[in-house]
Amino acid sequence: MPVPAELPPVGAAFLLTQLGTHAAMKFAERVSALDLTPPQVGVLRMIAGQPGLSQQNLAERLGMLPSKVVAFVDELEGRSLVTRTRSTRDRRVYELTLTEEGTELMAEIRSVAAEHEADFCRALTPDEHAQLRALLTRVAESHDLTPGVHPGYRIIR
Amino acid sequence: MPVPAELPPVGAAFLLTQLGTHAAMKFAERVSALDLTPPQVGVLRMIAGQPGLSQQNLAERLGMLPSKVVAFVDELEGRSLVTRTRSTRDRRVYELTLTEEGTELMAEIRSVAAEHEADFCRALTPDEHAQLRALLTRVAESHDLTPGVHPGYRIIR
DNA sequence: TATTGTTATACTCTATAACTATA
DNA sequence: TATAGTTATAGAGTATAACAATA
Repeated sequence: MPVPAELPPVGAAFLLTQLGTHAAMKFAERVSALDLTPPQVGVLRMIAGQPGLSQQNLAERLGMLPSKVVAFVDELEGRSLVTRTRSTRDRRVYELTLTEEGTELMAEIRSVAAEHEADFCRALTPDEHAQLRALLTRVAESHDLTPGVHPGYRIIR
Repeated sequence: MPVPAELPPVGAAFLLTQLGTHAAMKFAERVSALDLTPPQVGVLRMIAGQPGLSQQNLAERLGMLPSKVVAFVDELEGRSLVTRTRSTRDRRVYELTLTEEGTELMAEIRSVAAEHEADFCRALTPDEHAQLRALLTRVAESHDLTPGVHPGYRIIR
């Protein structure tokens, strides 16, 4: 029986890929308790941060296809979390805003995200946690990542 | 026009998700120069580390569906990177090994992975790079992640 | 009867592009 | 003519379960 060869040492980039996927899966589990998926959370967060933006704007900022935005907004509007309001300036565009219910849900999302953060980094001391955040922020900046936007929404060609 | 509300502070867990996806995309770009996808690299790495393992074993270790393994091995065998050998002990199983060509390709993969690692962490000093790796390793261990196995291969139910 | 590898099928997901209404 | 939003469709990808060979 052949002896297993040694696997190459694991680098930071691979650990990031592995942990990032794991973190995304755990976050998906948590927000599923609110009957939401991570992309829906992304949409709600963007509308919360830029109230009144159009579906085109939303698509562009999240790197989503406009046709996909329609489906998301349909769903969220049907659940009374988001409203479409015809713009008075240009009647082709809808201005998106959170309803009161949507705003309340955003508060719950923030609470869930805080729990997720604390649990995910539970192995670290507060100091180490801050160090990690600082190092990751530097790396993210060096790669020009848009703060708060998951690159998975992006259109890959 | 409404003033944009402030976005909540970005935590380490979200940075990990964001950076992890970005790292995976960059790695995919790099290995595409070798005409490989990241899951194919995962399969090759596993066979390199455990020569002679069966397709069932491979599926189990990578968390892949056995029917998917068939397609991967078909492709890699067709490219003369991997060989299927009937086990003499149990003629139902195939023993998977890398060909000489496959072994050479693995060396190139390791070289590409090293470049990827260096480029991805280029914003950090060697000390910081080591710190980051140490912190990520601790977090990964605290979540019982299998070293070297991407959780994206896993079956989600 | 159980297990390995394989194949076929049904299902989901998603990108593309056609369509409407407004400009 | 160009753009915002919508819808329909075709293509890719994938999980499930049926199947053949061997145990």
